[in-house]
Amino acid sequence: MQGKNKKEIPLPSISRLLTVSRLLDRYEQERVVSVSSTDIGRRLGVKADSIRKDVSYLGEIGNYGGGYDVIKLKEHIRKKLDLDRKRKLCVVGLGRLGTAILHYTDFNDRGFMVVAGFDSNINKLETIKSAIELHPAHEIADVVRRKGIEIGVIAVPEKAAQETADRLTEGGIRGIINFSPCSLRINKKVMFRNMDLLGESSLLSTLMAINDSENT
Amino acid sequence: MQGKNKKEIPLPSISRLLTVSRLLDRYEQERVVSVSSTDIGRRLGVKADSIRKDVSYLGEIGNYGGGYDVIKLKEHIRKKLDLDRKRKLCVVGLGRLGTAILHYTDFNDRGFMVVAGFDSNINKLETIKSAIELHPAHEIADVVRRKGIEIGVIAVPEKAAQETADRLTEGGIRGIINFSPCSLRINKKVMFRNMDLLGESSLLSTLMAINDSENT
DNA sequence: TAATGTGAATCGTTTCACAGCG
DNA sequence: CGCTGTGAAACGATTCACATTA
Repeated sequence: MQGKNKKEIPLPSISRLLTVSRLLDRYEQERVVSVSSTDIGRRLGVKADSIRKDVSYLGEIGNYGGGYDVIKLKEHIRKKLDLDRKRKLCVVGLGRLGTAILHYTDFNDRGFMVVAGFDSNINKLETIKSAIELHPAHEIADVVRRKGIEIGVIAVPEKAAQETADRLTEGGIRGIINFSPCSLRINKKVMFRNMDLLGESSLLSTLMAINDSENT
Repeated sequence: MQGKNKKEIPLPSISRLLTVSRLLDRYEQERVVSVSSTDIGRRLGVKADSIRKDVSYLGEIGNYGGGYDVIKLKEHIRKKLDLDRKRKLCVVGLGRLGTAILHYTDFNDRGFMVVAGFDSNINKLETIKSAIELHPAHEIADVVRRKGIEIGVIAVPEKAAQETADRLTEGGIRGIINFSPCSLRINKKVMFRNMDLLGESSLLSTLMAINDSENT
């Protein structure tokens, strides 16, 4: 009967607000005090109306006359979107891509702690130098549960992806980022996002083809 | 007055059709002859209606009574979405992520040829073993033009991303995949897709938070 | 005056419901 | 009868237009 206060923010708005938040970080560093929706929109390649609507979902801000106060707006977004929460994250599949993600330092500055890596090839675990704990893949569920890991990044080959998702879920994972180029069947309680390079490349290629045929 | 025959397919439909196409590859390997929209939908986590609508954008297929012929449908999608086109691709920024992408072999099976890598650090170019030609970053525009590279993958640090996009565009690139966590201003003629791990992680985290507060 | 905040109109996608066909 | 193909309805997001306020 209660608790859906945030559900009402449309997903595209949430996504834009997150990028707005990052933009505001930069403005803050540059000691910019105030920005207008037009400024933000231009910088992000989005209509100003959209930005205003997005902000309005957060609840009122004020400063009717002259743009948004950079710091206030930033705080507002942070608070409403739970941006200062810290989450533990693990990477499954330590090929080139997985290893790159494992060492992606920007995670740390943004509230994510990479606390474990997994691979089914035990030899591989020994060759990777890393301050992060590495485990064989069969321990996924155990380690996820024991360490309270909330997010799992899947960077395994296509064939192993579904199995990996199942193990993560078994360990009580709460979110998954899937780099493998296949659709996973994932428990409804677990949020997930796909980051499929092959898929995006194909989509891009098709968009290019369409774009061509339009300008003919 | 002509040429917008494809524009009418909504982008989400295109995206789904591409995953359908991959699913059909698998069915074909498994010697499955016929699939229904319900099969596909269940496998992909999508409503069957949606699949039927998507397919209908391609034009008629037939087989009214009993599902789709796997091979025919596959061919149909391939043809309409220009899927057997070959595209040359380059990777800019040869850190861990860029190098992983550079060596991503699945590209080759799906119509993409990785033909060049760039990095601003010349020393790095020498340490990377690769069959692919590597060049210093200042040659981007030249090489892109000379080799007729159509797609550029940006895997450089945030600060260098806009400059990279500009150089690629200068060389006549036609599509960009941007892995850097920032919004690029890109010429309208150039199609692009963002693959922002930090952004997706933040979005996922926020979705998780919302999901929590709903089930309270 | 310059910008926000927001109902109302519009646009695009999904879902529904059922007619059409093998 | 089962499953496709598709207009029409429902839904969700964006854009518009303007009242509102420093």
